[in-house]
Amino acid sequence: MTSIAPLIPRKTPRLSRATATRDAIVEAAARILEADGMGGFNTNAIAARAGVSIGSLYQYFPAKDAILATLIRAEAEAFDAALSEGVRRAERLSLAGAIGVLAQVAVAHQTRRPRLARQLDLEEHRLGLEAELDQTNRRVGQILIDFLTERRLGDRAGHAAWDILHLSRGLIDGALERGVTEGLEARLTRAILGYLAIPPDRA
Amino acid sequence: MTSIAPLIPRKTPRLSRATATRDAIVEAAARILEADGMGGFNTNAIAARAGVSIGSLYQYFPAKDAILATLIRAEAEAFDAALSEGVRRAERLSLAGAIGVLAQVAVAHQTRRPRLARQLDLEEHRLGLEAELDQTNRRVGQILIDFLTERRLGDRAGHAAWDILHLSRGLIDGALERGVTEGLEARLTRAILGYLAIPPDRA
DNA sequence: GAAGAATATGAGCAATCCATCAGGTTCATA
DNA sequence: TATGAACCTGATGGATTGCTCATATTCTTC
Repeated sequence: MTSIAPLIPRKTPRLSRATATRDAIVEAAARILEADGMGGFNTNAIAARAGVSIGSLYQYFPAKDAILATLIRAEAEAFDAALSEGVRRAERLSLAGAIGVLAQVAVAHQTRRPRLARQLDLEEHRLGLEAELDQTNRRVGQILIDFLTERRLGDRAGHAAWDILHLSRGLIDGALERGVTEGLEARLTRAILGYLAIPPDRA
Repeated sequence: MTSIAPLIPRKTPRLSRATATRDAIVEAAARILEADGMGGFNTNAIAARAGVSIGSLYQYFPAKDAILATLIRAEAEAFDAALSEGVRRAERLSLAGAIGVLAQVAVAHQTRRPRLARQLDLEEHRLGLEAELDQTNRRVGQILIDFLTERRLGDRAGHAAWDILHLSRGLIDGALERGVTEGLEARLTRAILGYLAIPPDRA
């Protein structure tokens, strides 16, 4: 942990073989983080699980934390993309319908790898990547703020967008942890509409 | 990480000096977990930060994970206590008032050490302490279920209590992370009432 | 099929980590 | 103030960790 090395990938693969290696490393890292947390997140384990030698791992990442940073960036961008797509799909729907779609998007996204997402969230702060990711994160928030503003709910303080984002995460993660996902989207929709003080049946 | 050792404290202190040592170790562990996550959570660091030798540490805990388990148990019980106390304080209030009090309790509790709580939550699963803590956790849920039932909201599916618990955590953690705590209790109250589909001004 | 670039390997080093244990210090009690 | 129990210390062993580097393999290009 010399920690002075930049947390960016070392080289971009040119051959498809190299891309496969890189992907295997990243995927192995994700799986280990999910299963064992940061306690089991070590380079030897990652390389072994990826079916790759340690040397190869360090050919693509200058330090252990760089792998983590790659995962964090990927997660942030995936969420950004999912939310943008959701807002686009919700564009011409009624307010309740639109929020239903957004709830659906959030559930779908968060269901993929909830434990991984939570781990990454905690590590993001420790690595000091906030500054770098601020742009992406801010954009995520802005997507929702724009949505709310367009629907004439933007005056409800700037908190709303972020509050909704976070309460959604909490609700979904909790439900997944308990394995109680029936009607989850409906419950989430109700929570969001409730927060916005909108009767569920309003067009 | 031999992992066969039981995750319970090794001995109960008899002298006050010993109690101080034990407390110092636990507190140091909490601080390290908060600041550096599981990556920096090692016995040497804990002992050093506690101002105690490694030998002393292992006099009270049979393994590293036992310290973690102690923290997790303490957190679970603290939350249980806080919630019980909150429900008692809310007993004779109006519905909206009561939920306001509960929101206040949740904010107060979660504000103490949000990052630590999140870390512990993730590790609880890895250590396989769920079975042991199930009793305490179940009780926490039951407190809220009873509350909702008494207020004639219990029929709203058993999900409600847990959903509220988790969306509250998400909302509060998010707000704390962003450092935006003004009106937090009010926002949380609105979210909960909204989830329960209760107009904010209902007695 | 020769040459060089890209990629992969894994032994091994320095540092760190978990945990033990033999021996020292402080306390309560008589 | 003598005694034993409770408590503390830190050198130490053996395992693990992050990471490097000399060497080997595979690919592309001609």
